[in-house]
Amino acid sequence: MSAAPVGTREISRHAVRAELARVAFNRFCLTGFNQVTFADLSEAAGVSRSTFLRYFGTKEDVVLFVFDPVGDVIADALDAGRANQDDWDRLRNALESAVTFLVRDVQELVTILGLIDETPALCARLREKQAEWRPGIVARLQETASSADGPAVIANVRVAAALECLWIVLGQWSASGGQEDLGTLLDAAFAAFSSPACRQSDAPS
Amino acid sequence: MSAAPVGTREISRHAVRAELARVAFNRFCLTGFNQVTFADLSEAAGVSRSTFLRYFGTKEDVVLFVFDPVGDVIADALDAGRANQDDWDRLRNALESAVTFLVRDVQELVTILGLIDETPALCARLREKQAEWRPGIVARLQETASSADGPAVIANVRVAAALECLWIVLGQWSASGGQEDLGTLLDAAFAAFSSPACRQSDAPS
DNA sequence: TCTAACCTGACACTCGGTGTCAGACGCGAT
DNA sequence: ATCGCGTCTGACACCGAGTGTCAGGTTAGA
Repeated sequence: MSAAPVGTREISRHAVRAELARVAFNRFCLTGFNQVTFADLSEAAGVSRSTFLRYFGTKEDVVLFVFDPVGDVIADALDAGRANQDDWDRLRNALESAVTFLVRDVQELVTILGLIDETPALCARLREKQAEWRPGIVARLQETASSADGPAVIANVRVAAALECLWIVLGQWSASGGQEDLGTLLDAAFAAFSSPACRQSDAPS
Repeated sequence: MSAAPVGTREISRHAVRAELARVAFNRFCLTGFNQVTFADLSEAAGVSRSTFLRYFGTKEDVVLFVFDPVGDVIADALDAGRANQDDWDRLRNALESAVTFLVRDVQELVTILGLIDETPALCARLREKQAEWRPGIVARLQETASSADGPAVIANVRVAAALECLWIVLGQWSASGGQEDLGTLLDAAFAAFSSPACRQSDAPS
C-alpha cells in the first residue's frame, strides 16, 4: 500500500524520517509540543535545523505523518464487501480497517492521541488531513453505487459523519488507556445513525 | 445574545474591531489571505501593527470572529420546540437558526465563505472553533433528554454530524452564489440520516 | 571511473506572534 | 480645574516557524 519505496534513496529517507520522528516524539512527550523548538529537535537528533525541516515541512507533520495513509486505507477498504451492504455498514467496516492500521503498538498510539488531544495545533492539522481524505473516500463510496443514488451531498455527509465517528471513538479509546474494544466502540458510535433517534416520546419514568 | 456591550469602552472597542475587520477584508479579497501581512493591514487601516494585533489575536480571527456566536446560537435554538422532536429534527432546526444568524448580507457571506474555502489556514481555524462549540451543544442536547437515552457518545456523534452538515450545506450554497434555498439544502443533507441508506440491493438496471 | 543527481549544513530572510515600555488619552473624584 | 487612575496606543525588541539559496560532500548509476 501507498507506493512502496523502491530506490535505495527512498529507503534511506524513510528510515531517517522514522528515526527523527522517534527522537522528536520523546521530546514532545517530555516537554510539550509548543515548548519544543526545531532547534531543540535538530540538536537532539544530531542534524542541522535545515535538514530536520527538509524531512518535515511543519512541526505538526513530525507527529502526524503516521496518519497520512489512513485516507487511502479507508478508501481501499470500501471496496471489500461492497455487495449487500448499505453505506453505513460499508463505512463502519472501512473505519475498522483504519483503526486496525493505526493500532500497531497500543501504548504508542495512546500516547500520540493524548499528545494530539492536548495540543490545539495538532488537532487542527489532523482535521485538515481528514478533510483532504474526504473527496477520495466519497468518490470511492459513490463509484460502486447503483447510480440511482440520491444527490452527491448524501454521500458527502455520510463520509464526513463517519470520519467524525473515527475521532470520537479514538478519543474515547485513548481516554480508557486502550482498554476498550474498538469494534464495540465503533458500533456504539454508529448506533447514532441506525438507532430510533431517541426521545420522540417522553420518558416512561 | 452574546453579552451586549454596556460600557462605553466596550462599544468603542467593538466599533474599532468592526472597522479594522472591514478594511482588512477588502485587502484579503483583493490580494489573497496569505499574501497580506499584518504590516499591510495596519498601514491600510491607519494604525500601528501592535494595535492591530491587539484587536485580533491571530490573522485568522480577523476573518472568522464573525462566527464566534454561532455556537451559542445553535445551543440556544435547541431549546425551542424540544417536545415531540427527535434529535435529528432538533439539530436541523437549530442549524436553521445558525444560518439565519449568518445570512444577513448574502453577498458578504458568499465572499467570506469563498475566501475561507480557498485558504487552508482559515478552514482549519474554523474547524477548531466548531470543535469548541461541540461540548456546549452536546450538553444542551442531552440536558433536555429523557435520561433513558443511549450513551453520551450517541449525542456526540449526532452533534458532530450535524455540524458537518452545516459546512457542507454552506459550501454548496456559496458555490451556487447564494441562490439555492438553505432550508432545502439542509433537508437534503439531513436526508443522509433518515433516508433508507441506499444500495442494500442491486440496481434494478 | 566519471558524471550527474542528491543530500547536507550554513546562512540570510520574511512573517506571525509575544512582551515590554513610555507617553497620550479619557474619566471620575476631590 | 486638576489630580490621579486605568486604559489605549505606538515603538521597539525579541522569539520561533518556515522559505530560499549556496557551496561542498556523497552516492547512485552509466
